[in-house]
Formats: sequence, C-alpha cells, structure tokens
Amino acid sequence: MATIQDIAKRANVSKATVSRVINNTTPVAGRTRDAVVAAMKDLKFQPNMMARSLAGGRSMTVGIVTQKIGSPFYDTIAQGVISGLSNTGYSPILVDGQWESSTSSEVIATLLGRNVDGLILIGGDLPAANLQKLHDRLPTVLVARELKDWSGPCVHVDNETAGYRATRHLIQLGHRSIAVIRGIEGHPNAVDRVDGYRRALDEANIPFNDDLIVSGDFSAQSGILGIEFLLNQGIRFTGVFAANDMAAFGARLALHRNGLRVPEDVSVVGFDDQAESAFMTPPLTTMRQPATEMGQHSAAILIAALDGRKVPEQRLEIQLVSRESVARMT
Amino acid sequence: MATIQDIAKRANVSKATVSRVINNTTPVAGRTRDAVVAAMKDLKFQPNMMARSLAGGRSMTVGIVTQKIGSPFYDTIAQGVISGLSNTGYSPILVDGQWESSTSSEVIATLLGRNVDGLILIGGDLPAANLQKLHDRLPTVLVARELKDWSGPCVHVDNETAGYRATRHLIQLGHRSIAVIRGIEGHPNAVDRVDGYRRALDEANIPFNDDLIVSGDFSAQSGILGIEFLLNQGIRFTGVFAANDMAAFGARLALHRNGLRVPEDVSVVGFDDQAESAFMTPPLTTMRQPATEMGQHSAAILIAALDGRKVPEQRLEIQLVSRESVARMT
DNA sequence: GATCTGCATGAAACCGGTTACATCAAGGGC
DNA sequence: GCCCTTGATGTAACCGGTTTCATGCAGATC
Repeated sequence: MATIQDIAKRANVSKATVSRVINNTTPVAGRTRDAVVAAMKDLKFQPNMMARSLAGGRSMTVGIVTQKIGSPFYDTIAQGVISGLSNTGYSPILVDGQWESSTSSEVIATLLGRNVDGLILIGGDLPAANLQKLHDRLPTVLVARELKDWSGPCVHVDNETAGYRATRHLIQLGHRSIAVIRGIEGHPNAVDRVDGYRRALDEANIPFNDDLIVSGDFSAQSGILGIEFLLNQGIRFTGVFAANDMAAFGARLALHRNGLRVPEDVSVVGFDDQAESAFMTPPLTTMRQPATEMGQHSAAILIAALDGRKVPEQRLEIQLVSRESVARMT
Repeated sequence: MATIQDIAKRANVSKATVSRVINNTTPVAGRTRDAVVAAMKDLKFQPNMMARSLAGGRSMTVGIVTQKIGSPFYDTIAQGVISGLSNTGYSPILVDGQWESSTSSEVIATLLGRNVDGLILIGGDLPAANLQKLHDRLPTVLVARELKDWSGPCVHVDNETAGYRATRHLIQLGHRSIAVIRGIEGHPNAVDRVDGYRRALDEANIPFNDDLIVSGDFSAQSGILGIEFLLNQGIRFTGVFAANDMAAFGARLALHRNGLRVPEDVSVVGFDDQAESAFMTPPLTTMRQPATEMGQHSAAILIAALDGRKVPEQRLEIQLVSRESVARMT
C-alpha cells in the first residue's frame, strides 16, 4: 500500500503538502495540487485510517450500541443508522448492550478505546448521569429512549400518544373491553403505551379494568401466554392491544387455536409495523414506528454535530396503519 | 485518557516494559509487572487502539460485508457473526454490499483502508478472482455462498439437498402438484433449491411441469403475485414450496384471500425459519437455515485464522421444521 | 531598489503505541 | 576471580499520517 510519503516523493513535494491536498486545510498551488492528485491516482493511494486517526484525533468511526441484537425494532433502527452513515466517510461499529447497563458500559468503554468520534445509543437503560458524562466527552445521540435530565440530542417518538391512538381506534369501532399484552415490566416505552391506553379509556368514560392487563415481554410467546391466561380466567374482551407486533402474532395464533376469529370475534392491534405484519392472515393493524427513519435521522444529527452543524429537528410520528385485524363491533 | 507513558512514569518503568506487560510478549519480573498492573488500574488505562494498530499492524477489527441490510436471512447471519466476535477483542465493522459487486468492491476498499484484520463476506456476487486476490492479502471467510475456484474458508449449507427434502416431504404426504415460488433469477441458492425440487420429483417419477414454477424475488409480495398468477391461470396445485419464509407469508395470504385453506386445501413449505414463522396462522412448516450458527461459526473460523489456529469443520445442515402448514393429501 | 507583505511549501514535532537493539546486573563455569 | 551467558529493562526508531512553525520567493509599496 502506498503511503503519503510515496506520494510526496512521486510528486516532488513534502508529506505536508500531500496532506494539505487530501484535507483541503490550506491552499495549495494549482500545479502542485494536480501533481499530487495524479500521483495519488497512479499509486492508488488509500489513506491509512489508523494513522490519520492517531494524528488527527478523529477516527471517522461511530459506535452504535443496540440492545439485544435480533429484536426487530432495534435492529431496524440500527439498519437505519448504518444506511444513514453510508457515504459520509464514517464507518459504523455495531455492538450489543444486551439491555444491561453493565454490558453497555463495557462495550462503550471498548468503543471509546477505539476512539469513535461519536456514539449512537439505541434504547438501553444507562443512568442519566453516565450518559451526561459521556456526552461531555463526545457527541452522543440517544434513540428510542426518552430521558429527562438529558440535554443532548434525542430521537424518539411519543409512545403515550401512540398507545392512546391505538386504543381510541378500537373504542371508536365500538370496543369497550380491550385487553392489553404489556411489554417488559418497567420498560419506559411499554409503560407509556399503557398510559396512553388509560387516557383513551378515561376519555371515553370506560372504567379501567386491571384484569384486562396481562404482563409480557415483547415476545410472540408472551402473546400466546397472555391470551391463554385471559381465556382461562374467563375474562371477556373484544379487542387486544399488543405491546408489539411479535406479541400480536402470538396473540393472534392463540386466538386462532381457541376458535376465535380475527377480526370477527376479536380485533387485534399491534405495535411497530415490522415487515411481516402486512402479510399476516389477516394483515395486522398496527402502530407504525418509523424505525428506519429514526435511525437515519439520528445518523444525520450525529454527523451534523461532528461537523459542527445543526440539523433541523424532524418530527417523527407513530401512525396507525389500518389493515384487517380490526373490525367494528357488531 | 491515560497513555502508556503515564503508566510508565507512575510505575517507574519505561514505555516498553508497560507494553510488554500488556501484550505478554517478553517475560517481565514479578514485582515490576505488579507495579505496572497497579498503575494501569489506578489510571483506568485503556489502550488506544489506533496507536496500537498503527504500530503493530493489527487493528483488531474485522469487516463484515452483508447484502441488503434488512433481509432476514442475511441479517441473522450478520448477528451471528457479531455475537461470535464479542469478547474476542475484535470489533465488527458492518457494511452493506447491496448485492452489487461494484458496491461491494467499494465498501471492501474502505474496509481495507481501515486496516481490518479479516473479512467476512456474507453472500454477494464478487467474482472469484477478486476474492482470491483479497484472500491472499488478508484472512477472508465466505458465508452463505458456494464457489468453486475458492480455496479459502467457506461456511455454507446444501441448498440442493434442502430443496430436495422439502419437496420429498410434500410428496411423501401425497402431494403431486407442487408449485414453486422461485427466488431471484440466477441467485445460486435459489437455483440449487429448485434443482433439489426436481430431483425429488424425478425420484418419485412425477413429471416436471414448468407451469408450476413461478418467478419471485424472496419478497412477500412476490409470494402473493405468484399465487395470484397460478390461480388466474387455472393451474392446479396442492402444495407450495416457497423460496423463503417471506414469500411463504405472501403465498399464504394470497391463498387465504382466494378462499383456499392452509393446510386443508393447500400445503405450504417455506425456507429459512425466521423468528415469525413459528407464529404464523398456521405455524409455518419450513426448512430451517442455521443462520445464527453460520455467522458464529464463520466468526470462529476467522478468529482462529487470525491466531494461526484452525477450527474444526462444523457440519451445518438445513433441517425440516415440521409445523402446521402442511397436511397429508386426502 | 530596498523593505514589507502574503502566499505556498518544507522541516520537524507529535499522536500512542510496538519492537529491534543496546545495556546492565546477576549467576554459572572454569 | 574472571569471563561469559542469561534475563530483565531501557533507548530509540518506527508506523503513517496532521499540524505548527519557519522559510523562501514573488509582488506590492514607497
């Protein structure tokens, strides 16, 4: 591999000049520049990022910390980030925090050791204080996580409103007994969604019934278990609001196994709108999270911050995608 | 951040000694070592990877080139690679080749500029010659792609046999008119699967009928279109072998829309066994690709190669996962 | 024509490690 | 007791860039 030194020799200039041409930091005379450019082309020069980073302090990499690789929602965000980073000169290093703040701290430490220029944290539950310290050190953007005491950039959507809208949709179609399959206990997004559910109930003067709420963990299995539990308890419901699409899939299957039709007997609303949801039988009505866009937008914010620019705030909303798993009560 | 110099001063030794302690390259006297270790702990020393890489020639990163981020199968492999890499000291840089050899070449070039120590190529269609040149330069493992003229390590599964088994399964249950929704034209895996399909037919003395084969592209939409097309043409079939699970989802939905029950009227076999498949209605019978294992195994192979070791060949097979989308012909 | 100014360029230090080589003290062999 | 070996450690060069500062040259000013 050709080094900057080789280029310099070939173009009869000094290393410094070559560096200037590459980085456009200082004006270089036209003919000199041409000679350097030609030499770089001839030798197929590819700058050594390691050296560059060591000298210049920038590694041109950004760290992405995702949670539980394999979860559709977080994965899609990560993909959005990666796609948003392509052709920016920055390369992504993707690591998994596994929804544990200790693991997250660890992986972040190795990312720092790699001199990443910026950090994108998808979800996670790192304490605000740690985050703030991190952000004082290098640009950090938080995705899919709301946090008070956080002054840095943050890309998130309003889960409470989404939960409200999902529930209102069912209510408007005449449903009054709406079961909820909750996400992981204490998970802020899950909590917000249930809060929205309650608001919609209050608004419609439907008393809140705790029996209709079953716990879950965002898995399809928890959707099955939730429905089985409700049915075994003899609890009546005509609508189901699932924590996410995976749980909705499980719920839909359990209903099927118990001879309940969707949507004729029970309506189901999911959350996320993952790729498969449009092709369920019946296609799933769900709250679409703009996961890809969230990822891309956070990449844009980070790049802007790294360049000292600011990027216009972009309003991302969770929207109801009305398909065929919901019907009017008859 | 503390540097090796700071450690050296604090432990009253030279930089070299600190380096030796860190890398265990040369014996260091017990008390000296202890002093250094203590100093590192005190100062929370985290070696600068950039400097390390520049000096030592190793970057402790590996490049992962995936195709079309967002495709369940390739994504799962990538996840496997990432998980296989965790705690090895190597960090993954993930890029998307987008199923275009020009894009792949480009992203690989930037990975080389980043001094990645090894490369994992998932799928793709880079010409064998390029690959060989690449492999001469740095350890490279090929995943989910079979290639003659390739002497390097390669993790793949036998798609022909899988296609054969899927078809045989249907035949054994009495099906004789089995439609195929093909994957992308010319995609080697897709071609192999259809070859296996033909072999099973031949073995059972069922004449091959070209009308039963419809084109597709691994998308759910193509599953819908395929079934619609067959139905419109009035072509009769009792079984469907889909290129992958996404296509199977689409096919299943199209059958539903046309009043055909699965599996009572038509049996469906998918390919991949992605997470959602077990929760379809009915749960999808499919050929399980050990995607995660493939990723992990290829990571293991690469790490071993980087350490100059060899890792025992591991036989990975595609297996039939029998669920409820297939029934015996009545 | 001498002096000043400004622009293009070169020399060298520096980033934080690794490593070949030099040095030095202690122990062993005669 | 002297010399050689051996093992531990220090010194300094080096990896491939960036950046500060010095330098030299041309044109402008008087």
